[in-house]
Amino acid sequence: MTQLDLNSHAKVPVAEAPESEALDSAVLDTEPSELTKLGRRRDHSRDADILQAALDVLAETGYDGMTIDMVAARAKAGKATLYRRWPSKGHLVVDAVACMKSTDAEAGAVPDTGTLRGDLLAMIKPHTVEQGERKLRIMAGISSMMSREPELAGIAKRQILEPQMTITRTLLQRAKDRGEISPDIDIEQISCISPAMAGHRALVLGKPVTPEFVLSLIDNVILPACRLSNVR
Amino acid sequence: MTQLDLNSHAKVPVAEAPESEALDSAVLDTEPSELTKLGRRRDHSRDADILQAALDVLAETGYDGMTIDMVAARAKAGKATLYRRWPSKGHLVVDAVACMKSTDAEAGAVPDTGTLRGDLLAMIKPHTVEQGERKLRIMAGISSMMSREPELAGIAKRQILEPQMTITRTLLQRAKDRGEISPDIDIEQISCISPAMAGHRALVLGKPVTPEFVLSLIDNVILPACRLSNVR
DNA sequence: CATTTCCGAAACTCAACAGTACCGCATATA
DNA sequence: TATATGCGGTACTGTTGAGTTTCGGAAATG
Repeated sequence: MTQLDLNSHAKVPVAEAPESEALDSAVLDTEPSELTKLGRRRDHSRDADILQAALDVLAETGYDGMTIDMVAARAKAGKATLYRRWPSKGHLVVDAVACMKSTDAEAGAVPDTGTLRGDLLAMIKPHTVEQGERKLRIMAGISSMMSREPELAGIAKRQILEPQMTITRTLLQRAKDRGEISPDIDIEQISCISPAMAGHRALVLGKPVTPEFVLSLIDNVILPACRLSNVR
Repeated sequence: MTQLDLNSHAKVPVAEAPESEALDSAVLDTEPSELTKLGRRRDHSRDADILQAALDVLAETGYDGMTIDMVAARAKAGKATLYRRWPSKGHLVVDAVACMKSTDAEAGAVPDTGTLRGDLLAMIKPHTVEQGERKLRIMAGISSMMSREPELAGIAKRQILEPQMTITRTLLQRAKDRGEISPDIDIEQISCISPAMAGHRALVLGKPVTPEFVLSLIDNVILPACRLSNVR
């Protein structure tokens, strides 16, 4: 609604630093330029808590339902502290999404079991599935804003969709390289199946995305789409 | 946010009156009970315009971005007229979704070409695809409200998802009955593929849902999931 | 210890919007 | 014609929430 023109900010790595352990905080600092260093210094360890709180509220109430006071209260911070670090609610949200933990700590660890089915099954872990659902909820929370804010839409896609998509693409490409699946297979299309079906189930149908659901999806949709019978 | 407790209203057929030509207006009337009939009478033909305007704004800005003034202005009506007919913004939206035209005027006309692929292809019509995208946008617009309002979520699912799902289920069941596909096929799961992938493409990726996209989806995902080769 | 900047908390300003009241006119009944 | 209601329009009321300011105190520097 309010346009939110700021095209700077979000100086996150975001891109491809798979090993980033720390809660990479990408906050604008009021110029730690050079000569000045006086008085109490900003406690940047709070950034992570605040961004985390913002993501929580976002997942629960959506962008429009979220208020700065909610975030501040949940982070046990003052509202002024938030505004000292981010110029607006929109910027806070953009930064929160941009700094989202790569939940796929296993992002670096792409499974390699020798078969496509084995690789896909290896991606099913309760923790991953649970975190994926949370991400979807965050995505839904900012969906109304995404159409008005291409910048945010891009960041959200990169942070929420890309990690899993990238892994899936890799698995499929390897399967193609070793001749397990045909070179004609549209990897991009296949990679969309899982996020699309999971999102539909969680956000539209309101049903939980269980490991059983993902398993059935792999055997009954994804592998058939790769022209592989699921009979191992 | 505001809870919107009213569990009455929405006295729509909604269910299965496939032949309803008129823009079924389901508006609460202030008791046209019995003896009274004095003064100018409410022009119910305006209901359709107002609900249509509400759906337009909903699709464009989402529930939170939509204001009553926007709807009134687009419908060239006075704000008071809206509040004379619906007690609140929430009720208006619920009614608008509930009264949504069955876009599938072809709902009564389930294709029957003799083959599953033929039936599925017959469902691809530019008009249908276009209307489907609009419905998805409306769905996205009320998504934030759906979690707070189970009633609305139910109505939305019934109005937006069910029509197409029902047709698809029918086609699949017929294919099963005639032995074209195995009895083991999970019809419910297959029926979700199209809405899930279309929604993902339109709302998450922001790409248009073209007839070509749907065609590719049928041949590369849906039919393989039915264990049918797409080679006609 | 003086100064500066941060902190959490609370009070404040200001704009947007849901909902209401009223106007002047149109349209209905009796 | 008198009365009653709906109509589009506009002005009003009340609340909510973004963003700002202020305050007492804490942590850093000199």
